[in-house]
Amino acid sequence: MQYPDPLETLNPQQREAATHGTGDSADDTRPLLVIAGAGSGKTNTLAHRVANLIRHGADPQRMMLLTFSRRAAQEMERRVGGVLQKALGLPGTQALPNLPWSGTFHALGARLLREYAPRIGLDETFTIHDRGDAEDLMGMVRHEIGFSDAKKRFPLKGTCLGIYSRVLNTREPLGLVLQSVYPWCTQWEEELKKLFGAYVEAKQQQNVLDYDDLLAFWADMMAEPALAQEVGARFDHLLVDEYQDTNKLQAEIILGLKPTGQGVTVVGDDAQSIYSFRGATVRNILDFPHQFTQPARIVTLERNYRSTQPILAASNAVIAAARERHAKNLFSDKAASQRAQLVLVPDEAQQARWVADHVLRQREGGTVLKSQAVLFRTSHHSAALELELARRNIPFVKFGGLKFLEASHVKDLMAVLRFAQNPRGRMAGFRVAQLVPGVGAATATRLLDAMGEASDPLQALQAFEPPSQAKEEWAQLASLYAKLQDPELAWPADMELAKAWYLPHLERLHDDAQVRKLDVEQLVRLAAGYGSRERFLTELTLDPPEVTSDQSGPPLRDEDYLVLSTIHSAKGQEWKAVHVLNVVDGCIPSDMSTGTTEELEEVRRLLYVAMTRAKEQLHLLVPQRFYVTQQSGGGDRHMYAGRTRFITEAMASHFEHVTWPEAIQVRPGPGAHPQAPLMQVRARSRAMWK
DNA sequence: AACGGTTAGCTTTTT
DNA sequence: GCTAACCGTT
Repeated sequence: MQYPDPLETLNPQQREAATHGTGDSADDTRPLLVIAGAGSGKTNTLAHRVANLIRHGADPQRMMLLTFSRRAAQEMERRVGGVLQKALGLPGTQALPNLPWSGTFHALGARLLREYAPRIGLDETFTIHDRGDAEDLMGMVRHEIGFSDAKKRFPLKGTCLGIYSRVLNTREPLGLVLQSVYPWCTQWEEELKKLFGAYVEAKQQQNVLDYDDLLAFWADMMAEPALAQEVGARFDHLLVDEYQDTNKLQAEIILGLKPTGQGVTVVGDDAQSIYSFRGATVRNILDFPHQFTQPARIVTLERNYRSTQPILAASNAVIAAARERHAKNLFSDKAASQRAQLVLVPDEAQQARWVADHVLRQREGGTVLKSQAVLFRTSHHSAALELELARRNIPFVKFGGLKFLEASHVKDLMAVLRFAQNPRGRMAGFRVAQLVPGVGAATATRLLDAMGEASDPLQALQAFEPPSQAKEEWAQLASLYAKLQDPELAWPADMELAKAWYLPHLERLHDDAQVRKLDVEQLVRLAAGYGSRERFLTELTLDPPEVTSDQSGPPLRDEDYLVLSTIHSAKGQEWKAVHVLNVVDGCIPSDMSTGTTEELEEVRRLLYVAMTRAKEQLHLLVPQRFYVTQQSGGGDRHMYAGRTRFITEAMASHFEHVTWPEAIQVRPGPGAHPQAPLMQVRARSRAMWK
């Protein structure tokens, strides 16, 4: 061969995974399961497999690549391109085959459902509700059927949606879900059933789908043999990443598309399953080998290329205590003398200082900010650190947690567009109508009813008679909608019109309108990157920008910045130096997740995922005084926490123990409160003048 | 019917 | 600290 075979760079197991069904085993039609330990080159192997299939004649248009996030899909496309380039000796500028069917289950589901809509009884102009819209609709239905009486203490809308979603995604009966996950709601089973019926009714009348529908309707479609066969025949290869975090519906979809398992590859690691709260089940990856008409071939990747041996040893020790798992023995030949550190600090403020200090020291030593990360269990745990970083002018970008799209002014503007796209969608209309001064819930409901009954909803909007004091402003809204319906209107002109209408309302409604205007501008910029209003709305709902930053926008691409991320959002990523905040009982695990052993096991895996992100340095921070948010009745809002239960005395030798500042006492026994350090007082008086 | 102000009850992780 | 339900005023 003229050019170096890219498979040469793979180890034997990786090569086996990359070449299954091509090379030596060309007649092997079995499905493939790749058990890929943390840092075992999973993405690289999958990319080589895709590239190898293409080199053996597979058509990229006929490959479906299901990933966990849009970001993962893009990364995969990039890597596949890289391998192909090397293999074929192409110049970097040559256009590479792209993979049109790569993305999340939800995104590809939306595409297929829109395409097949006429054949499955859907209206193809449906819009998609995000979590917030779905909750609001649930809340509205809940109110309409009279469950919102204060006396009743009926579950809140968010809880109701959570229950509904879980029933759908796990395919378990309501009674069972209530018993096992929402035991305090068991008394409401009948009412919930009624509520969910009404909720489904409302969604269908309004031509909207929620996240769950995207999977459920796809799975239902695959249960119809004729359609399943038709859709399945469009794809020769089906590759699924992060299979340990898929749910029952997703497994049904795979099985429906490819009942023989031929052409199916799934990759995952049961030790990294951390999404059961979303209905994901480890059973998918455990049962995969015998799901199809022929048993799967299993390849296990155990060699770790990411972390040094001491970091891996500590991580292995943590996961070895897990109850049930596919035994894997990860090994690394990256020798190093530095063990993972357990850093004992007095409280969260000091924790923030230690991390900021340490990050800067590392940068002095040549580790740029971008190759360092700070990980935490919940989004708000980084609050103290964010303050400290801002104070010291250390740039950072935060992943996970509250999204840009959840800010009320962004939702307002999105609602304007969504209402124009789908006039039957009541949630959007309800929101938009109430932006007009003098129009409240009652008038908005009257409008939506009128539109719902009319054969031409937009005509009904134009003809609507609002309360007299709202008349003038109403005319402007009506005129905006007339313009938004003009077929001549070329996206993103819609966005400009919507913005022009909305800005005066924004200024009237918010004291901090200036700051919020920046977000509106940001949304306008985003809009320009999409081909049409429908695509903008769909794709932004399914792949929201994942960066949340207190600064007006994300830093420039070539600027250096520190990464802050929830552990969940850190999945699949790696950094040279990793800091994990609040590695204490009460946070990891949180007081809320100490219920069942399954929950506890998942938090253990979460810690494992956090630890295995580190290549060279790992620091677990253990603040002794830990702020507790979920606390009943006005006691002390702090608690004295101990190191997480997942790192036992027996594992202590895997860690270097650091205490900072050096003078503080060791962990107090029960009841013993260490003297509160005076530092806080001083920090406070300093902060007053900053 | 709208809207501002008040109080009571919650509070993870995300497509 | 947030939102959802409630209450009084316009």
